[in-house]
Amino acid sequence: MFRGFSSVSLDSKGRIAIPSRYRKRLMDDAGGCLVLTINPLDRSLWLYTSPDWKLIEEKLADLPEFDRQSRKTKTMMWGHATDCQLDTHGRILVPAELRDYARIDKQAVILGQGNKFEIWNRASWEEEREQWLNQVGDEQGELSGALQSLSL
Amino acid sequence: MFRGFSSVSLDSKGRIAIPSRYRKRLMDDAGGCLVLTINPLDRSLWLYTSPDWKLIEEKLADLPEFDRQSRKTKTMMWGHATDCQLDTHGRILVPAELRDYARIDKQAVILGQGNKFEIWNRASWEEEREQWLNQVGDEQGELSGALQSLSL
DNA sequence: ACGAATTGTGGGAAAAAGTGGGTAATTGTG
DNA sequence: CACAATTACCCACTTTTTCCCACAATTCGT
Repeated sequence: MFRGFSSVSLDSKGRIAIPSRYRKRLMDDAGGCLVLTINPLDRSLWLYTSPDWKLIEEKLADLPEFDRQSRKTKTMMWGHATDCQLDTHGRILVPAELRDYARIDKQAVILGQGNKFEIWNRASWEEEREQWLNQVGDEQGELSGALQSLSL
Repeated sequence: MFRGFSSVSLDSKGRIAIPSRYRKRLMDDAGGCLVLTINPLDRSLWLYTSPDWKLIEEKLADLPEFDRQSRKTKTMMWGHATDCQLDTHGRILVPAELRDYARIDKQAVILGQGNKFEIWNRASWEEEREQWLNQVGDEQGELSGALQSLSL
């Protein structure tokens, strides 16, 4: 399972260096074959290993055609899914389309998220984080549902 | 269960020495593999052994995707969790991001908290402590609900 | 109280990772 | 088929991380 935070930067060609601590795993599990797509829930990107993406594809295929929301999600995620390969320096090239979607320009952030990574524009992510922290802090005493159930 | 208080300092590289009385336990239970993450409720850090953190990860994985609050919590907790290893001198390296979050610079405090440790900026912690003492003291005689039930 | 062992602290140097860019190959387009 | 744009591959430089060693401080036993 992937976890953790890394601050990364894109170079002039739109390449992004995957933090080295993940690389061995990515090479072993998937030979460096990855799939990059949009996160339909936030303006960020999801990065799967190729085998893991195949599982997602299967699930997407099973979504009901008659439900508009499902159909859209499927179209979007599948339609944006892009194969990419770690280059010799452990970088991937993020297509311009996807960079635009996530509004990633220079500074970005990679978050380990279990079976995938999430890639954010750095500024958007910090904003998002502040917002969440305030929310969690506000509900004095009683934690918001999600945190409660964790029994941290 | 970990308990107790230790005053520690960070060196110029952001390393922190785990008090020696805990080290054997950490090596035996987890081979020195630890996970450091944010405490969203206070500006401090949580330090788990790797196996204990995995239990939390399982709970995180079960949170529903469709609930916005849950999703955020998942993203944030998972995204901040950082693997770290005790070095040969029983120290861990605290990533700059997490140091910033907890506003830890030079002097810090490590608190044993059962299945985890809490790491505070020393000044913040002293402040927090004062505040708490005043609060409890104010309610002369009758302790607030939660405390009452303890019969300390 | 003194010496020995353990713990805390600091920092140098080698290695690895991150970053940038030039050039060649490939692809798509007119 | 020629041209432009994009992508892949390679090399070089900078920064960060890791590993290791040395010394100071503290604790412990005698």
